[in-house]
Amino acid sequence: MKTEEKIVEKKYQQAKECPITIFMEQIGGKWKPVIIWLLLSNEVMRFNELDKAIDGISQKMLSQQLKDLEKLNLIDRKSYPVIPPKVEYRLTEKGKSLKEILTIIMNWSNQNLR
Amino acid sequence: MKTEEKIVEKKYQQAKECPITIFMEQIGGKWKPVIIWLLLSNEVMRFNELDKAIDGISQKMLSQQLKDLEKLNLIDRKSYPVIPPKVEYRLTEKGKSLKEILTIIMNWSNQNLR
DNA sequence: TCAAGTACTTACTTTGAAGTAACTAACGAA
DNA sequence: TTCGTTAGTTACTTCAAAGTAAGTACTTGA
Repeated sequence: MKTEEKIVEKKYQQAKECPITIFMEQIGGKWKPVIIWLLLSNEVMRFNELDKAIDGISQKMLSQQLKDLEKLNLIDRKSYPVIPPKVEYRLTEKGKSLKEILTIIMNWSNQNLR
Repeated sequence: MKTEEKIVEKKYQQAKECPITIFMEQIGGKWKPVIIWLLLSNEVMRFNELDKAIDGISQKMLSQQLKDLEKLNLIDRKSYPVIPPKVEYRLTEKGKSLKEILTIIMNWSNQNLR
């Protein structure tokens, strides 16, 4: 009984600690890579620009994903107290460091997936 | 009216064609990277070995993921007509070519994610 | 004759990510 | 005084991925 509990606990921790799983959970969603990709080639983008640039995303989704990315310290949000509102998003250094990964994924995907 | 239809259609196609999105959809699930990772270091594994090696996966999930990976031509399934059954899984060349990507993801994740 | 071993399948339920649609605040312009 | 603009929020629904639990086939060994 006690043994079984320990095994379950251990398994849970191991699954949580796999770096690839963590990466996929945190950056591997439907929209995050696309947002990062756009910011890699555009430096600064406003909310509406991102909204227009990403086909099919809703404002709710965009706002949510941007919050997530900010929490992960991958993007930087800069808000100006003007009306109508103006908010700028750009990659942090950490965010920019994803370029290599995304590029390599893109190339592999183009060569190997339909 | 006609214009609007065309825009929708175009957006749909664009979203479908993003190579990073395609990659994430096809290889970015919860289990596939882990399976590939294991086969990168083990060359040949049997069903039960994979089952035991992967914490928390169910037989149903494992079987399903292996089928998916086989369809993508990333792994090779070899079944022997013996009893009890014996089935071997190994990476194809295409599967092995994911090593670079997974390694780079792993390193980045270790350095940048919790 | 019954359990053990292997590689699954089937049926059902749960979960969470994503989608949809409408609403909001604040101000300047017409 | 209503409209347009920007960057969101809120409430609700949908759907596919994942989880759970049990069953299956076939044969050997005790």
